[in-house]
Amino acid sequence: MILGRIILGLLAIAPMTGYDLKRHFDSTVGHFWAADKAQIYRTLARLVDEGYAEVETVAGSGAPDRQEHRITAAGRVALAAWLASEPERHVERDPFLARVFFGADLDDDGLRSLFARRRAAVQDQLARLEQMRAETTALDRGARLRLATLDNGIAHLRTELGWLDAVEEEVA
Amino acid sequence: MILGRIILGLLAIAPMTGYDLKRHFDSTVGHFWAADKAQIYRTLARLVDEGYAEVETVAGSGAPDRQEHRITAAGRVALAAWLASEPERHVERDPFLARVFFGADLDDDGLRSLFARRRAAVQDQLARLEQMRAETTALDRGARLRLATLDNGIAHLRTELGWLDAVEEEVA
DNA sequence: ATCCGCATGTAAGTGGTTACATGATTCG
DNA sequence: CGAATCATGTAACCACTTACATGCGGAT
Repeated sequence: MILGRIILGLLAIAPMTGYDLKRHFDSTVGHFWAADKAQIYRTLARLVDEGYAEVETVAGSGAPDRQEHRITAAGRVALAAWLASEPERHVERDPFLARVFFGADLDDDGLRSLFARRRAAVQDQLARLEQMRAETTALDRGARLRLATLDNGIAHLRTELGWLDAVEEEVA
Repeated sequence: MILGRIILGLLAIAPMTGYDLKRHFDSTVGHFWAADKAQIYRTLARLVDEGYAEVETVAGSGAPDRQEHRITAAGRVALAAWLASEPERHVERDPFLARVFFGADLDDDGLRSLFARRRAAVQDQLARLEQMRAETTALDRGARLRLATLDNGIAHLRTELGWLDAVEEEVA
């Protein structure tokens, strides 16, 4: 449902293939919504069924034909309706914090390595988002809002690093 | 899988019924792992199947009999193995940020109300976590680590409020 | 030659949500 | 008298992941 609406939102920017969409989910929108390609192809098919998107087969210069999906008028209506609807509540599911919660059952080395891996993963992701930010120049309202979601990710990653500093010091 | 391990971790603290577990998922561990009761009962049954937990029926003083689940020796081994295993990576899925990303398709009032609702939800959750924190006195390693997960939640909620301040000002 | 990027999808399985269904006790 | 809490679960559905399967063209 939400995935379908995000795909509609992306198709409203430009017509795309499932493959194109996958690249967006791995870069631009990936820091707040992850999606698998199997899921993208399935959802795309459903959007066509519902009349929210149409397909145009473009002969591929080399490789398979591109199945270009474009949003329909009905799709734009559905997208607008979703944006104006009651927001879904966000359910947290963080396996790292689950491990920390039961961390007393782990020896000192195990605990240290748990925190170290997390720190590495967070730094990695932070570097990627900061690079994306550096490559962006915000102009209109839409671009500023998209940039704001990036800043949200960056702010939370920095908070996570600060928290790790405090916890690692306390545990040591 | 992760849910099963979290349940084992909770059963390692004390034997519990599905109902008891549900209460924990709505309070202590809820800020990093949400779980539905249908899912809890199903997972509990699977843990018994796998030999990681055993059931004892306790006659209920009023109301239905309690199905008390307790962790077995094999269950403790499985829990320890999970804690020492390669950490899963956390996949983000935040519907609020998805709405912000496409927020340009929304009018000013819609956007304002989107941020206002988010702020209210975050403040609400922050108040609950801060109260939980005030009620806790950390002593041993286990308690300190459990408290650290709470502090993680609190830190991120405060970051979210700060981000909201900045974005709302920019949009206004 | 071999690997990477482009591009498509299916099948099977796991994980998570919503709705249905029941019934006693306790508190206001 | 009615609502909330305790306590159990099932059935159906929806969302997501992993593994399988294919094949061209261009770069190293």
